[in-house]
Order: sequence, then structure tokens, then C-alpha cells
Amino acid sequence: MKDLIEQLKDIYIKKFCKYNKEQRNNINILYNNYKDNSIYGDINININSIFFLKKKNKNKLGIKLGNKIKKKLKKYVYKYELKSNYLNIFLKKKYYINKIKKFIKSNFNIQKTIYNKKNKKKRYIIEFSSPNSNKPLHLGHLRNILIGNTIANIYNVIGFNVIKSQLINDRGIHICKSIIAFKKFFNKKIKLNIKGDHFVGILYFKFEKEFQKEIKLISKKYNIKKNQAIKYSRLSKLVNNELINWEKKKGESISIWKKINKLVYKGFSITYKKLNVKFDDILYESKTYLLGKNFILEGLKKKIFFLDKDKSVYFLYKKKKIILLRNNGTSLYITQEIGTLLYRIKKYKKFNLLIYVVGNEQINHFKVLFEIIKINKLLIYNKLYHLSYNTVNFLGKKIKSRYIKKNEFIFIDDLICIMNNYVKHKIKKKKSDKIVEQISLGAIKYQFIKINPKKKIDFNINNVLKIKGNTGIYIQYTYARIYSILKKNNLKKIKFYKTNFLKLIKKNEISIIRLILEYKTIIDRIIKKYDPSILTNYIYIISKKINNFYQKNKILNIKNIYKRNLRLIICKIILNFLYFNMKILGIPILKKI
RNA sequence: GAUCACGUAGCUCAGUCGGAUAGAGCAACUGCCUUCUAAGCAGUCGGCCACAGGUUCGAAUCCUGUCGUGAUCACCA
Repeated sequence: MKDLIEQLKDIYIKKFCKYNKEQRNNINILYNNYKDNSIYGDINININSIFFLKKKNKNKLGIKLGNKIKKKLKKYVYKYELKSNYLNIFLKKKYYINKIKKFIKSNFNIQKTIYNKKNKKKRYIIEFSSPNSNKPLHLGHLRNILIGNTIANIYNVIGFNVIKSQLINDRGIHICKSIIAFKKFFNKKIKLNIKGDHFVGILYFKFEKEFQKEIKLISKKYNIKKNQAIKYSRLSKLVNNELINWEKKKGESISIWKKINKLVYKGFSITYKKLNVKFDDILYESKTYLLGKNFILEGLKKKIFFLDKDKSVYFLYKKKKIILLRNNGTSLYITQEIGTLLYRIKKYKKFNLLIYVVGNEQINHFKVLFEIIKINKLLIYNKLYHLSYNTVNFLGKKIKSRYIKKNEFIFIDDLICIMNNYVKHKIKKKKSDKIVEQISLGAIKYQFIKINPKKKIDFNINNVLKIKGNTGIYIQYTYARIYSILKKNNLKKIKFYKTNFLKLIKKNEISIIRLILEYKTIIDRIIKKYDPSILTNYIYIISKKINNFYQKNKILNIKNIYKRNLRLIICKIILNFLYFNMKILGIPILKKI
């Protein structure tokens, strides 16, 4: 059974744009949750496209459409009004009552009521996080993870088959830097009192520090520029040799590499666990990069790629050379990326969309990658999407390891720690550490998801530390409030059939239900725009509405049993609805706060 | 220099692929706890939607230009 919005759309299409696809996509029919319903009605139909047909007759055509709707949907529609550019539909209370009954029938199952599972065959692969294995996850990863995880969860809600995929960049020069530091500055001794990934991070930063020192010395000594000084750097040579050793699997390179990676992965898993993020699939570039190398060599034979004078392999993109293989035969970022994609094609065979959640600094990288796939006539060309988001800036600049100084933190673990301390001090009643952490995690996640991925985040600890107003805590608090009411009254004892909802239901109760009916539109918009922030905003509006209702109306302590039943039912719907969406957003659910 | 984003209230952000009177939160100031969780609710204050043109019945939204901020510009990953 189609829902009302879809039915209205059908009538509209039949009447005005049966054959015009473009206009069909522009039809704008929405529940009115933002303006006075007694004036603007329950559903607003934007009739601009009618202007397209005949400007002069817009009123006539509007009335025609209104009459048709009233006739066809007389069960629910009792009135329509033409106002400005809108055809406003006024609904009977019965419509909302039926919706409430539907919720009751499904035992308050949000998924069943709003989305009936379909499309299970459609497979979506979502790659997110993609860390390097040389340092802990930082705030850039945090944004990435939260966007990726939320989008993945939403695809899941609709009923698609979703694969959350993590690609770990576990090979390359950056790892070798940690390896050298481990050998040279730490005598191959692991510090056990530090979380694994942080320890490896320390190795990496130690290397960078020493490296910069050396470069400075050389450039001063010989009076040359820094980038030229690299040629004479001893540490740089050591790293390059380490990479060659690693590729040849010589010496202790591999064993130390394995040891370091193990530490890092252990550290990652703790952070992921805290964030409550799980992956269905983990890929390692060390295992896929050879596939890419072979692919490029084959392309060279097919004359899709070319050999440069210095024997490096390149690809022409917009008349510019893009290097695909170094002249010494070792592979690059793009090489690995191709390899990983080939691996995925082999493993999953068919998928509808592969979404790369990667920062916007790599827009060009993905353009090149997709072009390479297209030019090689691989059929998946249309099934690749780069979900790019803006950077997380710290002190005005993009977060990069070289910006880290003492007393500055950019790691997820540190942020959680700081937030925990803050919540602990701000909180009125004493709470267990577990609850404190769940509150701070909710706050952090909400604060990051809240912002449109297109916009950059200038990270400021004071923004995250907010616990009033539009925050994760507000959502958690709303949930806990309603939960405590329902806990005091066992819903199962209520006999629904005795309640005459039609007489009891009032404006404010209807407006809550109407808000929930908008959910489908919201989800559609999120999928269309790849923007999870839409969901946080929506959940916030719902929370505000229910808090307002809570404060103005008594729910448990009223004499009229039937009225109480109705309000409890609405509470139960909202409770499950919040639960459902908090799960999607990954905000911890607390029964008490 | 080129390319791509973004510029909305003092601050942090919404704004439905052009439509009804530009919306929230924070901060500041008022009210509201002997009654279901006051981490809340109700209200006041605050806007030349960066600037200038253009497109049309109609622009915060589309186009062009200018300014500002950031990212990228290829053998780092």
C-alpha cells in the first residue's frame, strides 16, 4: 500500500505531467511540520510546475487538482485550500488515528511501519575510515567514520545489503619511518604502558622530529634549500632502503613490520569498540597492491598507459601525466587503489554502488581513478562514488601529523578522555564511568555528524564540550525522560480497543505523529545528498517537540484513563523512534541519565 | 597562478534540487520545580543571507564577476 504522499504524487502526475520526466522529479509534496497547521493545512503541495503549463490559469488548475484529490482520497482529506503557490491539504483526524493503530499493530516496530524490507539483493559497499597503520586515529578519521557509518546504517534501514569496508594503508614509506625509529631510537623495545597505536605514533613522530632536525642541519651546513637537503639525509636513505627491503621481504623488515602493525590494530580495535563501529570487511593494501601493479603492466601492453623517458609508467589525464608506477618499479597510492578495487570486484562480483568516504582533498585522486576504470572499459564505472567531505581543521589548518606540537591533541582517544573529564565535572549527580563515557561519546558524535559534510569543521574543543541545547545529550535526555514514564506504566496492560482515539486526540498529539510521518522524506534526502547531518537535525526537532509536549501536558498523572492511554502510546512510538535513529547515528542509548 | 568547496544573528549551525513572514542552539536578559527526570520548558534580544550585477511573476537558493577562508595541483599515503 502506497503512503499518502505517494498517492498524492500519483494524482498530480496523472493530472499534469504524465509524460514529462523532469517535472515529475520536481514535484514537491511535503507534510507541514513547520507552519501553523490551522492556516496552512497538513500537507503542502507546491504547484509551481502548473505555472509551467498555463500561467494564467494556475488557480483554475489548482482547484481542479484539489477537487480530484478530495474526490479520490475522501477517506482522509476533508478540505483543500489554494494559497500563494501551494495547494494545502487538510486531513481528517482519522488519518492519524490509522497511523497510530498501524504502530500498535506492528508492536511499535518502526522499521516495519515505515519501511518494509525490500531490495535485499541490492548490495552497497561503503569504504570508510581508511587509516594508515603508523599512528592513532585522529579527528579527521572521526568525521570520516561517523559519516561512513551513518550512511551505511541508513542503507541498512532501507533494506539494502550493506558491507562496511575498511581499507588499511599498511605499506609504504610512512610505515618504514616507524620501523626505523623503532630500531634506531627505541632499541626495538615496546613500551607496554602505552596503547599500541599511540606507541607507534610516538615512533613516527620521533622519526619526523629527528628527520626535520637533520634536514635543518644539512641545509644550514651546505646553504641549500630544505627539499634539496633531503637528498643528503641519512635518515631518508635508511627509510628508502627499508622500503626496498620490505618489498623484497629481506632481513627483519617484515618481522618488525608485523610487530608494529599488530600493536596498531590492537589500538584501533579499542577505539572502534568505544565508537561502536564494526566492519564487515577489512582489506590491507599490502595484500592488494600487486594486483594493481599487474593491471598497469597489462595496460602498458594495451597502450592505454605509457612508458616515460625515465621508465616510469604514466597515464594521461586532461593532458597531464599521472605517474602510476615509479621508475624503480615500486607502486604508488593510485596503484594500490586500483589493486584494491580489482580485489573487490573479484570478491563481491556484483554490487550496486561502491562508496568511498574520503576527504575532499582527494577529489582529483578519485577522478583519476574513475577515469582509469572507464578507459579500461570495466563495467563498474557507473557504480563508483566518491563521498567527499570537508576537512577537520585544527588551529585554522587541515589536520596533519606535522602540525602536532606538545599540548595539542588531535587523536580520538584523547578527545574522548577530555570529554569524559568535562562531563564528570559538569554533571549534577555522580554517575558511573561507563555512563559518563556514553554521554561524552554521544556528545562528540552528535557534534561531528551535525555539521553538513560539505562544510569544514574548525575544530574547537569548546564546541564539543557543549552539553546544553542542540547536543547529543539532549537527545539522550529526551529518551531517558520518556523511558522513565513508560517504565512506571506497563504498556502491555492497556486495552487499546477500549480507547476512542478519534474523540481524544488533539492538535499537539497530531503534530507529533505528523512529524514522524515525514521520516521517509528525510531518509530519501539523506541518501540523495549523502548528508547524515539531516538526520541529526530531524531528530533534534522531534526531541524538541516531545519535550514541549512533556512539559505542557501531564501523561501519567491524569484521571482520564483513555487519554492517558493515548499519550502513553504516543510516548511509546516516540521512544522507539528515537531508539531506532540513535542506533543509526551511533549515539549511546541511556535509560537513565 | 589554475581547479574545487565554503561565506546566513556576537559564536556554532539549519534552511526541502527558485516559492508562503529567513529558523534553531550557545551567549545575555525574563519567567516556570511540594505533582511523570529543570541536562528541561516558555519568552525577550539579535539578520542589507560576504559584495556587485544578471536571469523572472519571485533569488539566501540559479548564472557571472569581485573579495574572504580552506583544500588540491601528481613518482607522500
